[in-house]
Amino acid sequence: MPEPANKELRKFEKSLPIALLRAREATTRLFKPFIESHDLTMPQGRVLRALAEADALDAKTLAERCVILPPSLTRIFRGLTQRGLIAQVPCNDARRHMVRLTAKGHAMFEEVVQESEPTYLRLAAAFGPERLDTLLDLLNELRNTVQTMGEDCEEEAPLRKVAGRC
Amino acid sequence: MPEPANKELRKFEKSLPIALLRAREATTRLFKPFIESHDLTMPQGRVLRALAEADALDAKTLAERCVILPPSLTRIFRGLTQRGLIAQVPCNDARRHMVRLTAKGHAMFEEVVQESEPTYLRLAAAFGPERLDTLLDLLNELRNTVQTMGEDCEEEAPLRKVAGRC
DNA sequence: TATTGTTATACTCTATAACTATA
DNA sequence: TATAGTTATAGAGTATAACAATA
Repeated sequence: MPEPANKELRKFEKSLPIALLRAREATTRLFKPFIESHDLTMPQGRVLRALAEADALDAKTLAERCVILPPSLTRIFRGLTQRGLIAQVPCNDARRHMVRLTAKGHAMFEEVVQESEPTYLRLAAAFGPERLDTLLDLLNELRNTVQTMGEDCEEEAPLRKVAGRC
Repeated sequence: MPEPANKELRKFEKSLPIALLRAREATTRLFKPFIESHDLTMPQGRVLRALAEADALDAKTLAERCVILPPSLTRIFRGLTQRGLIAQVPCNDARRHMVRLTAKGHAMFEEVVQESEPTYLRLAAAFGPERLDTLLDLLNELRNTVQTMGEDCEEEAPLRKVAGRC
């Protein structure tokens, strides 16, 4: 395991928010070019992915899944609709803005996936496919844990010293 | 392990950039109040932490460690200096802007740590201290892997299908 | 009355390029 | 000539509140 040169940096790396930020920064740097080459922003790319893996979704669900605030999502809807990548779907509840990918949107997303797949496989090979899978599970479970904490925050959990630090 | 309700969401969660983003969003939501209650932004908080765990650092090192671009860092220096939280340190190389925490800066950072520590311990207890440590290691190693990939990108690695996806 | 989404607004971060000063 | 940092500037994200339409 590659230990950082100095203890001070090692301590810094034990900060969870910072470790998440830095890992995300590196990963984004790797994959962003594949999104931007299609004149998409990263949030737009997340919306396309979410829709590609669903049928149709409403704004609230997309906002939650893609971590985009409603005002930003409104702008993103406008942009993607103008480019013919998404289209509104009629909904029983007229308050809901429900959208789906158009054929053009599906095609563009598939292009992004195919172009970026080699890089993803290279990363997986270098990092270790099993470790990557472990990391994905831990990330999703961390999120679930935080969300659960928000709900029952009266409960007293037994505390102990841990290596990490906010 | 809590499986998501539908297969479509499960697939969405296998996207590494999105999993990183969502985990970071949840973690940030948990700890941000402790930073903001001291009228600090998250980037400012990262700078304080980096300086608290070092002696003095120059702008370039801080920019890299805290994932802040130089122009933002210039503004952050200005703000933190005006508030008396950091101070410039003379340096042999007159091009370098080197700073350290003042006593006031140290005191404020310690306040943040002490106030947020219970929440961090609660999270560690809920998530599992060992798993949290594993997650931190994986995040830092992922970043190293990506950085190494950037260097020797001619090398052909053996590819295989993996569970995750960009 | 509560919920969904849009609009308006202010602020910050992101990103790039051009510039200055120093090595 | 190369490096460190600042300035300038445009664009996008972040966040809140106020509003409209619907349930």
